[in-house]
Amino acid sequence: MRKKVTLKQLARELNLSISTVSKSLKNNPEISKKTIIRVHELADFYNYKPNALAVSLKSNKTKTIGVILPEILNHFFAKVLHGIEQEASRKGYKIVTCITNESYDKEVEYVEMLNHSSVDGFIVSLSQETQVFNKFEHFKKLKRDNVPIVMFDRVTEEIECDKVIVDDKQASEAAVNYLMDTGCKRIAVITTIDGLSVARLRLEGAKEAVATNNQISLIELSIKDSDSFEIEIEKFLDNNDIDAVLGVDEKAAAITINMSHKLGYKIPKDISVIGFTDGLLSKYSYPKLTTVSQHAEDIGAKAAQVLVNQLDDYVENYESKTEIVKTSLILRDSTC
Amino acid sequence: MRKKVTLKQLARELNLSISTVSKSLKNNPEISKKTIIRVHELADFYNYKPNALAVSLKSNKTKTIGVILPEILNHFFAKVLHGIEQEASRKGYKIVTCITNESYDKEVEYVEMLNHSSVDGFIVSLSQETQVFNKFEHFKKLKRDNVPIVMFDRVTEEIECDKVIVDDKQASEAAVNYLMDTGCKRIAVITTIDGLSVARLRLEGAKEAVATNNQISLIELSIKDSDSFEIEIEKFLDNNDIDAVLGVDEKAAAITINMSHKLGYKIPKDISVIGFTDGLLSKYSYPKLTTVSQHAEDIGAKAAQVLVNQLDDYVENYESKTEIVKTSLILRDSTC
DNA sequence: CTGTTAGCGCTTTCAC
DNA sequence: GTGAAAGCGCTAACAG
Repeated sequence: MRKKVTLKQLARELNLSISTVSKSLKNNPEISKKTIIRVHELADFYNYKPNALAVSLKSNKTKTIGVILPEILNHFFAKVLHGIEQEASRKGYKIVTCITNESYDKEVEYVEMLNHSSVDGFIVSLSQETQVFNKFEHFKKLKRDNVPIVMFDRVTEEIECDKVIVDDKQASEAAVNYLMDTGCKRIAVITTIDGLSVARLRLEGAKEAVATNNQISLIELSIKDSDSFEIEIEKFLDNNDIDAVLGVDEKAAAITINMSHKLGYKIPKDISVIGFTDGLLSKYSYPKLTTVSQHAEDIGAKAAQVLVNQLDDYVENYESKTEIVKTSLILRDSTC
Repeated sequence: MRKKVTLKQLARELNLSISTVSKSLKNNPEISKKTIIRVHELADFYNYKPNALAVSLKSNKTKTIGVILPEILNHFFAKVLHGIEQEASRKGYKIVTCITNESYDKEVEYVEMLNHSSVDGFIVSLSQETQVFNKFEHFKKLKRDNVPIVMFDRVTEEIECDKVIVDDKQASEAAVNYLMDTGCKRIAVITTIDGLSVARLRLEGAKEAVATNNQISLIELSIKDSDSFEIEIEKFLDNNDIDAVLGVDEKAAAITINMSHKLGYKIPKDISVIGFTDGLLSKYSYPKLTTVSQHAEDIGAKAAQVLVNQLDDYVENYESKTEIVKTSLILRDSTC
C-alpha cells in the first residue's frame, strides 16, 4: 500500500523543515531560488499534492457546494444540476449532490449531515413535503450558522436568502395569452404537481390571462394519484369540449398529446397543447410540443454563480436578492 | 457570526478536559455516568456535531464517494446516479458528482482533484473521448495509491477493478428473437450512438439472433449527424419494407415511433418497435414502447454496494470481479 | 533565507 | 474516572 506523500516526508528527504518546503511550493519570495527548485523537483517526482482535508481544516473552507435536489429523474433537475456543476467547476468548486426524493426527513438529514464543515454553502430546491409541511427549521439553523444558501425554483419566503426563480406566473399568463391569440376559447389547465408553489403560480397566471375576457373558459384539472394520470386525462378530454391545454408540468402535456391520439383528436387542429418545461418529452413527442422553456441550465449556473460570489468575497451585511431567469415560449408543432 | 461549537468550548464550559468530553460523547465506559450525562446535555443544548473534516483528517476516511459521469442529461446516467445516491446514503456515504461531458481532459482533472483525500473511492463511467484515446494513466495512478474504483457501463479491460455492466449483446439477441417470434421478417437496427462499445455489442447480438435463420433480413441504419435523425429515419422507413425496428438507443426508437405516425404506419400492426433503455421517452411515447430495460438504478445501487463493501472491510489482496446486472424485455404496446 | 512553534478539531494512548 | 500529550497534514506568525 503506497502511502500518499506529505510535506513531512519531502522535508525529511530534502533535509529541510516542513515550513520551508511548504513555502517553496508556494514560490514564496523569502525562499532561495535554489531551494525552490530542489523542492519542486522532488515534489514533482513524487507527484505531491496537498491533502485537501488538512487544507480545509486549516482554512475553514472546503471549496465544496452542497446541492440538495428533490429529484434527479426529472429532467428539469438534471439540467439544473448540469448547470450548477459546470459553473461550480469553472470556479474551482466541487459539488456534493443529495437527492431528497421529495421527503422532508431526508432533506433535514442531508442538510444536517453536510453542515458539519463538509460544504461551504448550499444550493437547494425544496422537497414537496417540505413545502406542504411548511417547516424550515433546518434552514434557519444554517442561517444562524451563517452558512450561505441559494434556493431555486421551489423556494420559500420564510427563509431570507438568495433565490433564483423563473417568473412562473408571468410565463403562464403569456402562454395562455398565446393560446387565446390563436383563437382558443375553452382552455384547460392540467396539473400533476398540485401542492408545489410553482403549480399555484402557474395557475394564477392562467387565471390572470383570462380574467379580462369573458369569452374564454378556463377549466382546471388536478390529478394527484400518479397511477391514474392517463385515465383521468383521457376522461377529462373526452367529457369537456376543450380546444387548448396548458400542461402545468411536462408529464401532463405529454400525456395530453398521447390521449389525444388515442381519442382521435388532431393536434393542433382540434386541440392546441403547451407544456411547462422543455425537456426530453417535449422534444421527442409527436407532434413536437410547444413549451415554456425555463432555461434550466441557466438557473443552475446562475445559482452557482450567486453562491460562489458570496463564498469568495464574504461581506458582513449581505443583502439577499432574488434573481429572475427569463422564460421563453418555444413554439413547436402542438400549437397553431 | 455565530461560530460552530467545538469540543474545546464544551470542555471549557464544563470544566473538563477535551478528551473526557470526547469520550463522554462516545459513551466510553471509562467515564462516570454523571459526567456522561452532563456532557450530553450541554452538547445537545449547543447542538454540537463533530467537525467532519477533523474526523476525516484523523481517520483518513471521508465517507465520500467520487462519482464521475460522462453526462447527466442522458436519462440513463441520471437513473444510475439516483441508484448510487440511494445506496450510498443508506450506507452512510455522501457522493460528490462530476460530469465530464465526454471529455478526456475533464475526466483526468476531476480524478486528480478528488484524489487528494477528498474521497474514499470512485465510481466511474468512462467518457467517450477516453474510450477513443484509450488512455487510462489517471486510473492507473489511483490503483497505485490503492484507491478503490468501480466502473460501470462504459468500462475498460485496461484497468483491473470491479465492474458493473449489463450483457448488451445477449440482451439485444433476446430482443431480436422476440421480434422474430412474433412473426417479423424484415428487421431494422437503428443507431444514433455509433462508436460506443455498447452500440457495437448490441449490433452483434442482433446479428447473432438472425444468423441461423435465412428467412430473416437484418437492415442496419447508423446516423451520425444529430440534426438529421428524423429525416434519415423517415426516409429509411419509407424506402425499406420494414416490419420491425430495434432502436439501439432510446432516441432512435422514439423517433421511429414519431415518424411512423407521420407516415401513417400503425404500431404495432405495421411495424413493431423495441428500444434500448427504458427511460422517460419510452414511458410517455404513444403507443408505449417495448424496451430492453437496463435497470439503470440497479446498476448504480450495485456499483455503490460493491464499492462500499470494499471501503468498509478492506482486504489486502482483493480480487476484482465483474457484476452483470440482468436486463429484461419490458413488453408494452409497441410490439405485438 | 530557514526553522520553530502554535494551532485548525478530533481521537487515542498512556499517566495519574 | 479524568487529563495530558501526541499526532493527522497543513499554514503562518515569529525567531533567528
